[in-house]
Amino acid sequence: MSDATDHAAHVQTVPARRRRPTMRDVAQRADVSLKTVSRVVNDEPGVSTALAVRVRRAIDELGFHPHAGARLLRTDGRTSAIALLLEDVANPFSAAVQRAVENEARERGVVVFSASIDEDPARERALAREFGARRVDGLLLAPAGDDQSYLADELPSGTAVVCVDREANGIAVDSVITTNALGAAEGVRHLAAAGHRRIAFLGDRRSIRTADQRYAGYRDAIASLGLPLDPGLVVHDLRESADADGAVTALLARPDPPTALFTAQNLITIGAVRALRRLGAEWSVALVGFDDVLLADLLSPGITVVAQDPAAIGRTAANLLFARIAGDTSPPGVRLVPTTLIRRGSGEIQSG
Amino acid sequence: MSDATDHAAHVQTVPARRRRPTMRDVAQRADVSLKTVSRVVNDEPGVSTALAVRVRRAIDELGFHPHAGARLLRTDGRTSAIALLLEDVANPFSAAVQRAVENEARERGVVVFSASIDEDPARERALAREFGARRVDGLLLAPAGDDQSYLADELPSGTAVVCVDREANGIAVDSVITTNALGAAEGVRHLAAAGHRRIAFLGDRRSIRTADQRYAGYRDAIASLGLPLDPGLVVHDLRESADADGAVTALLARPDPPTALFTAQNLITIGAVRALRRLGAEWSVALVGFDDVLLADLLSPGITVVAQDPAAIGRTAANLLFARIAGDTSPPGVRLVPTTLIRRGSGEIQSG
DNA sequence: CTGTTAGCGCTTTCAA
DNA sequence: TTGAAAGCGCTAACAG
Repeated sequence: MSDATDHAAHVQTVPARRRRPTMRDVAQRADVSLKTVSRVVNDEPGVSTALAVRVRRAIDELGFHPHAGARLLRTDGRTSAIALLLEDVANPFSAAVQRAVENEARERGVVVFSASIDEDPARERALAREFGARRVDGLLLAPAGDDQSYLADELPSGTAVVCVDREANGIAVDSVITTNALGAAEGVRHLAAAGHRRIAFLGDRRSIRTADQRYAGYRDAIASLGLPLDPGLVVHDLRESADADGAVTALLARPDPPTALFTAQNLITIGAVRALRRLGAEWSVALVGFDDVLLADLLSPGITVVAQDPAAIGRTAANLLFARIAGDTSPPGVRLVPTTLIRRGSGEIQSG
Repeated sequence: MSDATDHAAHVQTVPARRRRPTMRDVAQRADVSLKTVSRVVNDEPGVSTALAVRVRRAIDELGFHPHAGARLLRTDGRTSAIALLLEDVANPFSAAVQRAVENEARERGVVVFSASIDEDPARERALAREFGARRVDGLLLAPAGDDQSYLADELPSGTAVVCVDREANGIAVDSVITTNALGAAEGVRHLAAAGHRRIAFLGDRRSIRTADQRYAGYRDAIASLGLPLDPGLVVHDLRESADADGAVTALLARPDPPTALFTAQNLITIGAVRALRRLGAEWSVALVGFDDVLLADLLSPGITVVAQDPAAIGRTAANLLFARIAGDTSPPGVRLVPTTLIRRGSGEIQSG
């Protein structure tokens, strides 16, 4: 054996970068045509057992893996992928929605891209574009911005869209949302029924549609109860737990403090409970929170909440989206998912 | 105008299905070459302003959107996508890991596919194959099965893999895991330090690696403390909160009940707390849980936990994965993320 | 600065 | 039952 041969052998067995095997490589190795390999890979009929066996052996020996992207290019079919853009996948509400969506997608052999928008409209738009370019079959979106008309520009025509948790604006697509105003009003009336007349509202940024709707529910309830709307008892723009804690502390330090609190979001509820605890007021100041919280039943008092149904929201939205993808062209609308008042103690504390 | 012409015009304006515009369409409309369009779309230099303007106008008029899949086929580069396979995206631990991974991915312009395995090894494998075919650059996996050697078959060569939360078996890849045994032992010793000698263990299925490691930590601690290991105080196979509730109820009904509980998972902890409450034993039976729980500090007593750091786990794993994708070939290993004992009351209840 | 040609990995005619 | 050729939408490599 010559040095040259030896060297050549070495070069062949240790290539700088190994190209991934393609169907063509498989075809060559099995000594069949490209089309035959394609038929075997896709379980199409019309291949003799002998050839099929040879092809499968070649596939294993080479470590061949089909390339879904290349396939898509030719078939121009669906990608069997949808994108899910939520506020923050780590928030229990979003996480529950995501899980419900995944369940529906899984049944249909569809995979889910997910991402958090973090209340950033620019990011919302960039993500829509990103996933549009990847040709997802559909987009499930919890809008952060106040105008989704950009979707018409950013998404390839034919990409289905359904909004979750918050209504879309500026574009005609289905939305699946909680009865925010109704639920909030129910919570406030529940407090009033316990004799409270000074009921504070603690909410997130009003630019968030759900926050604003819940505030509207609060106002409606206050008005229909014939109570005065005291601006001093209304606090918006609470972005995290600690903000709510501070706001409650300030409210209760007033000369005319509220006797009851309506907290319009899960993290706000938690912050408020912390403040009440620190002030030793958890048994004297009533509280109803919007959106349920894990362990809320084990606190003393238990936290009375207006519970949302994130699983139903996710399930409904996913089903709507898949119907659109399948060709449903009925006029889009808003699906409302009702809330449930869960009495656990904090909301039943009487005014006194 | 003839009928024929008329008919032809009609057919053209109302096509059965409109083809999405491609670069070629844009090129034709702007009266430039395909390559020029490509340059404009990719912001490559070397295009006169005049042409660029024309091209961009054509893009808008036609509603053209680049096709990421087709691009990939030609460049054979990265897809800038990774897959994240977790136990259940709705579990707070998994959700926190997912969020941390997304943060790292976002910085690099990488999108995340996510899916829940639900402790089903067959599903784990099917998902790996699915995402492999979609040519993700890398895979972040919390293994459910006890053998991941299948990955070598299911994944195209060159796909990076890092395991999160649970160690990989049968394949040499990086893993990022909590110090489960150490953390569990610390929790048990903490209970012993409060005078407890009958400390029960409540855990998930032992087939889950983390559950088994935590049990090992329990045994180690019991042994090193010179306490007897009473099999009657050890309960495995608790799959949900309600199971734990039942197990605690049974344990405390024994003639020689435990004076302290070590609950080895977040949902188990919650179930145990519920049982203690119902039995009015929350102040007499001590409890330390593994993995932190939201609101644990607001309960009475607060729940003492051995907290994990899911954010650190997700961040570390993602960084490791991206390093591999970038070409790091150093020998894979196990990264341990430490736990923190958080004293809140339930774990400090003295034996009496 | 601009365009032409070839081909990524696969499926779809259509022919043998 | 099998295969050859064409082309999906795009970019790389080279011209002009």
